[in-house]
Amino acid sequence: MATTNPSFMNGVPELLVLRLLRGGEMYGYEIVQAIRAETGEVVSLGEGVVYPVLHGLERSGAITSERRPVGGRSRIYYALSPKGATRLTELTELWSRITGAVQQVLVGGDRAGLV
Amino acid sequence: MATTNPSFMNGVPELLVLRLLRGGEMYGYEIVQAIRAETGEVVSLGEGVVYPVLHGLERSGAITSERRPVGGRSRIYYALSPKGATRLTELTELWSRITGAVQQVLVGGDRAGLV
DNA sequence: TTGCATACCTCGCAGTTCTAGGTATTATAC
DNA sequence: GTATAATACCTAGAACTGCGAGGTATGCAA
Repeated sequence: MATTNPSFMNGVPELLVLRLLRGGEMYGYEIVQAIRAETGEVVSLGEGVVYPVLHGLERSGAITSERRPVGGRSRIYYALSPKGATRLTELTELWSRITGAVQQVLVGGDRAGLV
Repeated sequence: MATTNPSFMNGVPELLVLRLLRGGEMYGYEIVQAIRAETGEVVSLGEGVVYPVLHGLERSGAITSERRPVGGRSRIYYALSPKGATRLTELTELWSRITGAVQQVLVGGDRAGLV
């Protein structure tokens, strides 16, 4: 349920997928590689992570899918829905708040500025 | 196991506890409140989170404990060990890398600056 | 025809966090 | 004097999520 710290800093895969789809429709395998590339290999999510996330997002109505044959091969393209855009905004905001709060503790030391 | 993305951005409770102990010894209940206070209520870890983390850190040799009676009440003070300091450095570095990488994707858009 | 890249998928393990409870003491409020 | 809150510790069990391993199938290159 996670009421006090909803999802904490989990849901990063979800956040990244949503964010990437904001730039236009993509298919799973492409997303896997895009995350690897755009983070400079720092974050490397396997297909076993991305596909379940995509299925979950579709089930919740955040994204829509469309199977399309490309070069004799079958791809499933995903696109962000309005609901997904809202979710992205929420997650981005939460991400900022949490990382900001942690950063504050990490920097620490100077009490100036508090209160 | 977590070989590719070790702990991802998990281990934030561990990170915060270690970081707080860097400023001197503290006891569990005090840490719970310090996290709440220093993050401005954004991160609020229950005792059920903090105590197990402390026990785990002690078991791994990152911190040491000393039971001490204070005002008729018994407190367990924890102090950072050299091993714990090393662990803190590692975690802090990992935290920076991960949040930086995610931030890069979130900002996205401008390819200028890449390569 | 063997291997690699593409492109999809699911299952089960492992690790963490969270809630909900439990105990005991001291200080405060009534 | 007694009830309540705050201090201070603890554990067990549920829940979530990320991850690795494995499985299928096609297209292309060696």
